[in-house]
Amino acid sequence: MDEKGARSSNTLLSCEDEMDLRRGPWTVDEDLTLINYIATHGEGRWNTLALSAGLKRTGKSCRLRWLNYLRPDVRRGNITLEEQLLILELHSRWGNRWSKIAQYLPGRTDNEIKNYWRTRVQKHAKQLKCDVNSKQFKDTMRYLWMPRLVERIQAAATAPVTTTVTAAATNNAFTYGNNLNNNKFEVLNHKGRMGLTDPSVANNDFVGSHVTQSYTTPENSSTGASSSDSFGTQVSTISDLTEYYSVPENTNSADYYQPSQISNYSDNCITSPSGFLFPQGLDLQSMDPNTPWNMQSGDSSDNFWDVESMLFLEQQLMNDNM
DNA sequence: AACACGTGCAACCGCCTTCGG
DNA sequence: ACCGAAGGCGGTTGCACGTGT
Repeated sequence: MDEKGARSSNTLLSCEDEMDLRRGPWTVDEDLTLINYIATHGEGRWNTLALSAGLKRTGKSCRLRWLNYLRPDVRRGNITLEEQLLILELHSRWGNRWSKIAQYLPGRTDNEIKNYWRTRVQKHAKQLKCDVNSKQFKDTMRYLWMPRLVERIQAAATAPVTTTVTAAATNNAFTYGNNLNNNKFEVLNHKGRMGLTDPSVANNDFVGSHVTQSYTTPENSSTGASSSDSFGTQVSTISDLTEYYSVPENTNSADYYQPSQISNYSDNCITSPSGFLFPQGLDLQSMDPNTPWNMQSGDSSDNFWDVESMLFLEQQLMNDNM
């Protein structure tokens, strides 16, 4: 039994040990057991479910595994530009209400969004040497990074292959932030409309231009609330996870069932600062060898946190000190 | 090749809320 | 109204893997 991931713990652990409860990473067999059980009986009553299915796991563990990983509508892989924009926007509104934010990103789990926030956004707040909750950082996010994301989304819609953005686009003429004050933001592009209204006020009409994906309210979204009855009709008993996940052709199924390999953000390009911000090809690396914004790092999703952000932040701080 | 370091993310913990008897 | 169980949520941890030296 693989207990590598087991955490040292408390009295509960000894109690669980007595019951021979497993902890740590789930095995393929456990996943199959859980999937098949839910396919037959539905979800809910997690403690009972764990016992009935013969899983030596806590109900909580089963629930978490199902909701964050095994549920058929869970999306894994790159967080899209639109999703990143939504996360930034919704977090600025609601803070660390991950589950609430997740309701507006179909297929994304609160855990995934939380991880995204912590690993990406908080990391860069740290790099900018400011608190993630500080006004300066929030302003930088709102008036610099979010408009930049919008530009990227628009640019991607305009030129899906090669993106050329003029320097003028970086002048923040875009009045993104102002719309936020109206409890609504709208991103216009040439193809369609992407908007978000406060869910407490009205139904959403969120139509992303890049995909056919429709954004729905939590109330009518299958991902917003757990759907206990839909799954049973979709999946009959399976014996192999490759039946469950749609494995792309020419893909090693064993490899495919590796979340860490699927979740490759490296090709998720948010910006290309050397071209986007500094069209003359300014070499940021040579400017400051200690800069944390490594343009050659390969993870372009980090690249909209850059020297310009630093300057913007410094300006904010100066303004506040005046 | 081997090691050190950094990063991403699955899984766990503990607290709070909701539900049902 | 009360209480215990279950569910939900945000915070945290630590392992696997990638990258640099």
